[in-house]
Amino acid sequence: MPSMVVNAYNRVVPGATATPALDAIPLRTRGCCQPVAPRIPGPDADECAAIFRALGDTTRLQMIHMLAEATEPICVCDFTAAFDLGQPTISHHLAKLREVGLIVSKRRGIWTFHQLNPEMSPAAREVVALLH
Amino acid sequence: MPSMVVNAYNRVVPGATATPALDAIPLRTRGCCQPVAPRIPGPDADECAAIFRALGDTTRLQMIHMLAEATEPICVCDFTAAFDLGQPTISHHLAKLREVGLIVSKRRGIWTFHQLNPEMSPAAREVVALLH
DNA sequence: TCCTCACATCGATATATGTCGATCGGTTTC
DNA sequence: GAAACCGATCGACATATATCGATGTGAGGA
Repeated sequence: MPSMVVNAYNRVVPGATATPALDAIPLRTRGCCQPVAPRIPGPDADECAAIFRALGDTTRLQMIHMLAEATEPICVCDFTAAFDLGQPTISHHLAKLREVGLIVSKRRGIWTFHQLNPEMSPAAREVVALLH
Repeated sequence: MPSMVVNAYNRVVPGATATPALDAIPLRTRGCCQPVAPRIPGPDADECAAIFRALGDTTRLQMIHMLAEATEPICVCDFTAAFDLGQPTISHHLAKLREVGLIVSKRRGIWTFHQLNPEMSPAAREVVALLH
């Protein structure tokens, strides 16, 4: 069975018989650009990007790490003490994490405790597992 | 061996003998907030957050997915055709991905080809693997 | 030599984001 | 009921970011 040449989009190039190595990039004719490509479905990509964006802030990343390590929910005042940031800022970051479904919050008397969302999406769970 | 009560930071609470469940959060005294917590080392957290931030844009996430699926490097004009964005914008996104070490670029005649960085950091590699 | 093409860079602009101070609502304690 | 405390929300501000048009650069082709 002869190997087939595929282009950058995994499409078979008719007539080609060898698979070029990275250091021998195949010749292209000018204006060869093609709009066809494997794409993540739009909504999935947006949701995934939103999760990454939520983790793209050092403070929020630390928060998720702490929650992943903790054996109990953590309250806002704990985070306020742990990070050199004001309480409204901490609250803002927690809201961001809640919006993308990474954490859930539970009011208990005076305090609001936060924990990793037990019903987190599988994709999110895999990412968080990398931080543990 | 008696079970020990630990607080949100995994510190043992002296005198307590039971491990509270999530629905029975232990009493706290007012103003109890503690700054102690497991933290990711600063530089590591910053680097990790930078990678997540790079992936926190739908276009860049699609780019990484395409590169992970592709069997050959992809040139800028391919991305320009695939996304409804101008060429400077595509170039900007590729530069962002290059800055955090997710991709490398190689000039070949007229075209500049891009591929996933073979020397990507282990952490980055794990994240990218999730997108494949 | 001059033109064309692919890509990078620059400047500008609109939007998003992180942070703070001030304030408000709800709960516990006195 | 008043005071103290925790946390959310609002408005403001500075910075970061995504995007575009215009221009620069370097390689090939006519």
